[in-house]
Amino acid sequence: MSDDGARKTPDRLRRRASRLLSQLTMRSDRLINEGLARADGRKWHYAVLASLQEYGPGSQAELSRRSGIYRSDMVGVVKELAERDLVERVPDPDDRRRNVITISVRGRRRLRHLDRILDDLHDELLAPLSTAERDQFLQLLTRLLDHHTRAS
Amino acid sequence: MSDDGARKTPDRLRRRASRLLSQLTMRSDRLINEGLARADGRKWHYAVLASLQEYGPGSQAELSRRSGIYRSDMVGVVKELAERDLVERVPDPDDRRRNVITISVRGRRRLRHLDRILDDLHDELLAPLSTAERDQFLQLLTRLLDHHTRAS
DNA sequence: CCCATCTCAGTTTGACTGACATAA
DNA sequence: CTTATGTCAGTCGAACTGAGATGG
Repeated sequence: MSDDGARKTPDRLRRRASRLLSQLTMRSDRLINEGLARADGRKWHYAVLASLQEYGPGSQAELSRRSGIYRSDMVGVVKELAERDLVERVPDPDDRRRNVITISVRGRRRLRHLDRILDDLHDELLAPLSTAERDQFLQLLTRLLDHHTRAS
Repeated sequence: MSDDGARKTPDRLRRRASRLLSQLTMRSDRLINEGLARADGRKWHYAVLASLQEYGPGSQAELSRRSGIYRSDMVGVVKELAERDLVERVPDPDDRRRNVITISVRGRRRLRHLDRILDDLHDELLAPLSTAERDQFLQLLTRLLDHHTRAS
């Protein structure tokens, strides 16, 4: 047992960052999706509304770039949001290929609501961490993501 | 406290832990999957081989519990591993419902190879972080995952 | 009778691709 | 002629469900 590989790297399965990420993300996604679903919300709705609130109106392709949702999938998201009067979708007079998407008053209210829900859900998600550790965690995640976003 | 929501939490999309996790995990999974694929490996193969190495032989249901792979999917994984002579699958004489899965010598060699590949891939994944930060990151992930694993 | 194991067949969901019409 | 946009149809992989056959 002196040259056993398991001794050198015990518990290796649990220590692989990729595996921890996958498993935690699965839990996280479920938590968030179910939490939002209880309020008839979806992750994508939030993403689009938040991007509209923070960066202003934009075409669907623009929203797609901002939020990381594929422009083919954006069609459905915008349609759902428009059906609920959370956004307005009007043809761009300056570029007739485009729709200009604008967040509505209802949309802003809805966004505030979703934000409160997400605050609570993230409190649950990050429950075991102190405030300082949560900041640390966010910072590490952000640095990693930035690195791999620019690289590609 | 009566401030505008966007002012209070600028860049909210990028600061949501759930979103950072989802996006980073997507990149991570792709990196790992492609890296392993180049060596004709799969995440699941590694998970099962590592679990066999560390905790010894077991039935498929047992492996399933260890690794988090569904029993129904374990069938295919074990089949692929057996085809490559990385594991042996023999009926359990004490409980004839079961197969006892044992890692082979080739399997151990293969596991060492996959471990080296994964070391490199994780080096790429965690490139922007110092050694101390990587430890910190793993520790935070582990605590979060443990919390949500016990809770469910 | 009830539960566990292995297996297969199937659903669901989300990321992703391809192609097309229209317009810049 | 090339590129961008909105749209639709569809692929692919991975998580997950259900049920059946065998056995404890």
